[in-house]
Amino acid sequence: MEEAGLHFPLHMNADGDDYVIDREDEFGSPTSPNYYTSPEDAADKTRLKRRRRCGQCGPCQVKENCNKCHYCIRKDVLKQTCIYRKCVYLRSKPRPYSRTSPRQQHSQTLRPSVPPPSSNLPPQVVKSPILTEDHDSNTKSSSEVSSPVLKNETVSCLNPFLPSHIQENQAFSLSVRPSSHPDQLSSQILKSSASVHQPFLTEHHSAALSTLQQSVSLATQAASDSGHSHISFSPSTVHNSQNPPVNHGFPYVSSQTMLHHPPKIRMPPPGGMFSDARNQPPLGMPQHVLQNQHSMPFAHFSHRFGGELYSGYNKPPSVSDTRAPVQPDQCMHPPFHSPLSNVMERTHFQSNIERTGSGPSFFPSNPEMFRPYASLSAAYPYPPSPGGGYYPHSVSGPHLPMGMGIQPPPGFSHISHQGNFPQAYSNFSTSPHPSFEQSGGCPKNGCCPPVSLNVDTDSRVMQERYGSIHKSNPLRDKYDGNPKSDILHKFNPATWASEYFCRLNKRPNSAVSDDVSRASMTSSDFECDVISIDDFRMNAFIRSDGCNSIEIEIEDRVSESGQLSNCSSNSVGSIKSLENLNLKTFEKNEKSRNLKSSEKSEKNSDSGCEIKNSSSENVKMTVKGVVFLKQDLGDEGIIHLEIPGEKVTIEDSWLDDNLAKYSCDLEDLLDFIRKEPKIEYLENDQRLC
DNA sequence: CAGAACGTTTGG
DNA sequence: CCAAACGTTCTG
Ligand SMILES: [Zn+2]
Ligand SMILES: [Zn+2]
Repeated sequence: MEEAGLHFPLHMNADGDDYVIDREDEFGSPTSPNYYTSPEDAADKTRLKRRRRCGQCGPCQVKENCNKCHYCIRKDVLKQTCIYRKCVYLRSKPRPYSRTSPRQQHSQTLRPSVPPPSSNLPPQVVKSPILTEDHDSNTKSSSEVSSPVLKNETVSCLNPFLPSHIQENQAFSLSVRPSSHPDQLSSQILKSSASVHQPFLTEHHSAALSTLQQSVSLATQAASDSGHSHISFSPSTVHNSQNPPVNHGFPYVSSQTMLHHPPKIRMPPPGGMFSDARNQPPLGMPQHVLQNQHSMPFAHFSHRFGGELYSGYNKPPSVSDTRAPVQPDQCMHPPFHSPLSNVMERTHFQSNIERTGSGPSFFPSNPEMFRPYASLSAAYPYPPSPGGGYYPHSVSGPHLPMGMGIQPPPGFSHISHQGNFPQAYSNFSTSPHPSFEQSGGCPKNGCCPPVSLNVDTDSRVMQERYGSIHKSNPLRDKYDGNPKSDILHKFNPATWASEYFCRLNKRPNSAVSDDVSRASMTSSDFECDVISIDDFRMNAFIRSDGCNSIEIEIEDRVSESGQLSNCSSNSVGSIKSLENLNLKTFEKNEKSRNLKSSEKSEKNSDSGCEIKNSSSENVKMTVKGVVFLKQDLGDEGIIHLEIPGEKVTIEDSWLDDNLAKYSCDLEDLLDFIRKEPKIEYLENDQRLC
């Protein structure tokens, strides 16, 4: 674009939204990240001022040195800024001699939304009147944005390491088509909200989406490169915005949405990795990290928070990419597929979930999400979380802005490998099998909200009703029946399902019921769509908020043969997550037959199961012992409940209307729900018989 | 080439 | 003047 004829600040009006584009001496001021000491200048021996931190990127928002990183520790000798604070734009080397003369560049005022890959120019700040209360803070010069906590998360969540053109791609809702289920539920949801609630996408961004479409090709290419063929862009989503397709190239603007719905999460970095003009990783970035850009957690995660759905990033997942092991998240899913499936498959949320005070309890706060590279050492999560975790004493640690997508800088991971990393930074994921105790959330994924301890308040519950089934394969009978009768639509105040679309792609051999899968219940093996309870005499009402909280109610129903068990009378049953060997205990409410998981206690009771039945009719039944429960919020949305010695199958499934309404094809969805369990059941049946 | 070292610049 | 840290050079 030509600067000619344009006068700055440039005021633009897009569909009612005014934009002001300031030309901040892009190349003339050292303050500007664009500032560059041209060779010509150098030749003139009048070397221009050295560049200064942009003050806009995530790292620039960090005001405190971590005092633990490589550079902090050796500050005296290295004389470098804290790795957490290193400006994104300064990471790129001073621009080497370029054919493009500074003069030419200077004329480029309105930078194309899709800067050349070789551009290392930071995007310019765009001011928008929409930003009211925090308008100033968002438009202030970098130096004025001093809050370590990022003005209470009002700063746009941009990946400081991501080239602006890439970030802008975030505007596009990448949806992964469900591979096994036609239901476009998730897509639907994405469409309805992507343009508004993408943390990394401001509403203003959406105005620029049109021009950003050219960027899509990049992403598409990336997807293609990574072997994804079923990635689809949803440009339409982007254009749902009232904003016209005007490119302003302003990555660093907070949206009103953001302000009103600040990300309660430390956002993972959006699609791209490096802000480096050449799209190169920052210097010193560990190779293993670089290799896993595709598997960046949360890359495509769509999540609801603040009551609104957040559609994640556009970085296409790399299904074929085998560089990173697939570790489906352990979550419970509603019986339908989410377009995010593939995304999540690539996601590794092994870390404990940190549940900070701020933000919805269900919001994934797994540090993995913030780890730009899935393969990044778990012990070296980056950035540290402001609210806790990384900095047990938040006061001492650097306060990173939420959702700034700060990347682990070079020369970082190796430190952790050396075991020098302070506890503060290794709080998470130091163990491949984090315990529930610490996490208080879904241990394996950030896609799933941590369970709320208080189901009544913030838990989004999807209920499915399961009941006793006859040995004579009642399940089959059941599900062969009228779909309408099989699937009950019950209204639930809230349904977690719509919020937790972490269902991943359906994979073949997803059945967990077979012996093999049983024997090898690794994280990746959790694939099933059904809940199975070995006690076929029980009607179990199982609720899950999608993560760790599972509530099992056993109806007042009498088992025909009140036999059972092996013993060991425990008044406490335990739900065991086979995958990560985390145990959850739930107290048994004998009166209500309500078994509710408790995240707090971890009790391993291998005492078996005891089910007592006092009489043959409507007699209280007591279940004791161990209940094995598998939850997989990943690929399939699996929950596996097993009561040793008993066989329980799904009797009914309830689909919450709130959730159902998202489905573009309810019938199809219902059909899916109706059928899936059946399949699973049969498999189980084989196994069990 | 990446990382380390350090001279130098810069703002306070 | 000094702390911070950018840019260049050195080193393995
Ligand atoms: Zn540091
Ligand atoms: Zn910066």
